[in-house]
Amino acid sequence: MPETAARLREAAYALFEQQGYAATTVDQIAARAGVGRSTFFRAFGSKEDVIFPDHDALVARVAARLATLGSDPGAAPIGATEAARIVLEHYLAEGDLARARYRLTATVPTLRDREVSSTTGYRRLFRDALRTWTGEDPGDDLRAEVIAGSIVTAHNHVLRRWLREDLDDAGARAALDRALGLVLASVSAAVPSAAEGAGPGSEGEDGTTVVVLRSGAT
Amino acid sequence: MPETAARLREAAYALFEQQGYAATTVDQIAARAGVGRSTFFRAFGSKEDVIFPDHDALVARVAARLATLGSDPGAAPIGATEAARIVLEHYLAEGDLARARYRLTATVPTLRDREVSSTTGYRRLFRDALRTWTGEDPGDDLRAEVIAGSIVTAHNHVLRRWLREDLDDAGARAALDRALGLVLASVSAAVPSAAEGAGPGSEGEDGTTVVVLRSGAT
DNA sequence: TGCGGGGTGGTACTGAGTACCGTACGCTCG
DNA sequence: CGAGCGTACGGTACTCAGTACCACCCCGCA
Repeated sequence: MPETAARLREAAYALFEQQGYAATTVDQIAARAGVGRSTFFRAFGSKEDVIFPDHDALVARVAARLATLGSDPGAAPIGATEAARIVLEHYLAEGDLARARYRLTATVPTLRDREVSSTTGYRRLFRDALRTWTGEDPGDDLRAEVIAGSIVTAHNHVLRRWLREDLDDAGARAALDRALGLVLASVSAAVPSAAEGAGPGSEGEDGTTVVVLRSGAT
Repeated sequence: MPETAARLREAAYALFEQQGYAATTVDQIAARAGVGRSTFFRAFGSKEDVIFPDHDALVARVAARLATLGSDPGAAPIGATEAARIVLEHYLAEGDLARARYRLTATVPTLRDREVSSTTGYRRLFRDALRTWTGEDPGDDLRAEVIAGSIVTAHNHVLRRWLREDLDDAGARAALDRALGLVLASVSAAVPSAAEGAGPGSEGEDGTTVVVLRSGAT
């Protein structure tokens, strides 16, 4: 990260926490950072972007990990878990910065919306990656969408607890494993081909499904 | 809906489809509707709001329906299904207007973000309503979040197919029943107490759960 | 010394959103 | 009938985010 952008970011966070997001103008941020207004918009495209800088890069990393998923059943849950872990680790590495961002997004509706809509990118990524697993067609991939959404929900659930300091780093990692285990186990019922070897599901003619699964405590 | 607001909405949609959303100014909308700029902002708080008008009222109706959910297991899935149907029926009643809105939100990133973040309201609603069902505590209600998210995903999946005219009205209603049945059945595995009476689940000491469920085609 | 390019600051503009004021219309009450 | 009164409307003026454009300066390089 360029030197100027870092100064701008620090100035922005300081002013946001002090005066609130809406009451802080770009001019004030630039002035505090000792640069011109133009420079701010060159470094970050908008006032919001100063809070969500490397988001695109993170999405790209997740996409890269998910791209290695074949249609091999069994590999999908593992790959998805690892992809989710990439995101969690990113936040853990950010540390206090991530928590400062959380304090802002929890307060300011505009920023919360921005963050929420950013999760859609992850949902799409996981859905597309999972589609080959569920064997559905684009546009009619309900199961892939549900599983993808559940993975994102599970991750965000754990992340939020870490952001609120309910969990420390190690606790968050363990919680993510447990949460994804729970989610993937329960959701596997909808993908008969993915039922665990210990007790595969069987479907009778009348639409009754019997599923045996381990409520995954890893 | 007041007369003036209706004229403004028509003018806005016409201009948006003709020139695009970004290229249309509020002045143009007001001029076409034959009113002043102030009147536009009085009727709709912002340029985006002209596209998402009665959203709050719809959320309130869903909340009212979900409020009647007791902690009675078995009632929750039915109540949730009915609540989701309220939303679908709202869109079906809108007809072409809903599809015009979809064409916009599918094109303009700003509007898509707005719509996405609006679904968070529904997620929260369902999560809170389901929490008494899953018996979890606020802040650690992973299962409630996952189920709520899955319901919303299922609804949106069906809605989107209807918006794209993959489905007609009757087809959408049937598809919603099927989708929610699939989702709730698969997700019930995570809520052992909620296994269906036809074949209740049993949980052994080792954490292995056996669930019998009907893949619910209503 | 001359030259080109990247980072920078400054200026000017558009357009959304807000605040405020004056006014016209329709209502009720005296 | 007329005086008050609330509501909806139009207009003006302002703030601020975001964009476009230009002039500059510093740097390495020929």
